[in-house]
Amino acid sequence: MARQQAADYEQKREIITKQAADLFAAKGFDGASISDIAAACNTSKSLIYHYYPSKEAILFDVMNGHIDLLTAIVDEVSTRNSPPDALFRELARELMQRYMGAASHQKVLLYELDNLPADERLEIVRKQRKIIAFTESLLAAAAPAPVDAAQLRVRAMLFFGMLNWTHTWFNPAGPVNRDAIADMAAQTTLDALKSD
Amino acid sequence: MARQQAADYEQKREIITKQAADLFAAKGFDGASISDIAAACNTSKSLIYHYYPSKEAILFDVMNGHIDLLTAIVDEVSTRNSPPDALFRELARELMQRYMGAASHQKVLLYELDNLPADERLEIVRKQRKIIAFTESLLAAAAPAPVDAAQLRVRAMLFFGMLNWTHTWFNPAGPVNRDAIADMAAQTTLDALKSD
DNA sequence: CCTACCGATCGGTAGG
DNA sequence: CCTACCGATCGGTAGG
Repeated sequence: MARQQAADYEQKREIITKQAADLFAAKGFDGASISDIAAACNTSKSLIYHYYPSKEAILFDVMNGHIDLLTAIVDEVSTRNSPPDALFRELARELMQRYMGAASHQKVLLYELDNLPADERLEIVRKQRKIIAFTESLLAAAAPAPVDAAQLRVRAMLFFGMLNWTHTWFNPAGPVNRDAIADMAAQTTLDALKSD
Repeated sequence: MARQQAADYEQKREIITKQAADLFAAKGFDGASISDIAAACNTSKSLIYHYYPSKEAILFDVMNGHIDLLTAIVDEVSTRNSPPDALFRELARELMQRYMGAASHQKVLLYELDNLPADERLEIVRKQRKIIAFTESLLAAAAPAPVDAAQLRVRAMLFFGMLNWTHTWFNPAGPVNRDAIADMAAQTTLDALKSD
């Protein structure tokens, strides 16, 4: 039955995407081969090419699936009824939670964008910009006095620097937990706005 | 004359290292080939192997030369007679200046460590740890009250997150200059210590 | 007898 | 879903 096969098809694609995400994160897009991915999936290289037309197409799926989850977080948080500073702290926690829950996807999203064809790269970049724009709007609303756009951009990027760098050092089993890190990054950003 | 040739030798090695840094930063270690490096130097692949025994050896030189400049900054700043909070702000400015002045080297240092053989990787990591340890010691001295080691580590890593992420977004020709970014990263870190 | 350096090619492996 | 392959290019080395 066609429907049965389609369901199986999507399931197998997801296995490939997950294994590819782990390998791209561990060895880089150039360092991880299609053969590596096939081996991780206990299958052949040709089978991979049955599900994906190219190595880049796998990379796009890894990135796009992940950033869609991040934009979904933004959309959901934006519907909540809280003051902007509380929303900003909540956004930081939600993002950190998703970063940790999909560490390989997150690392690939951060570092392998250049390996994507121009049109697909633009699609990802547009979604990234949406997340940044929402972050800036929360910061603008939370600031005690109007902040100019350039200053707002810098504050937002320093905030994302704190969050995006955590994958290099943060240990979930360590003495400071995920939410505490998110709170620290969010609160220092909010406090800084008061002195701008 | 042997001395004359030795001088030329070092000069040519530096050209190779610089071109390699740019290519590794632009295409990644795996994505940039020895042939690419040779072409950028207007020479042959064999010539590259006359100066370096392997691709990894070039990578090590790129990283090691750069981190030696960073540790030199730490050593120099540590001799200055200023209160710890001022020293911390000065360190942030000096590091940002060096990041911008050697952007390719800095990017390679941040992202290509895994491509180094274990012993050479450890040598770089040891120097990184020295920079982090000095940063933490300044923060500890600048804090109004004793801060526990775990909290200090998190503050230091959030600080380096802000600094290390700048290469993805900071525009030197933009409305906010390099020193201002360094000051913002340093001051928010110092202010955060007061509320810990 | 050395160094500096070339054009050509090695054995293997990449994506497809 | 596999084996058998391709054009090209990889990091590295040969003779001179």
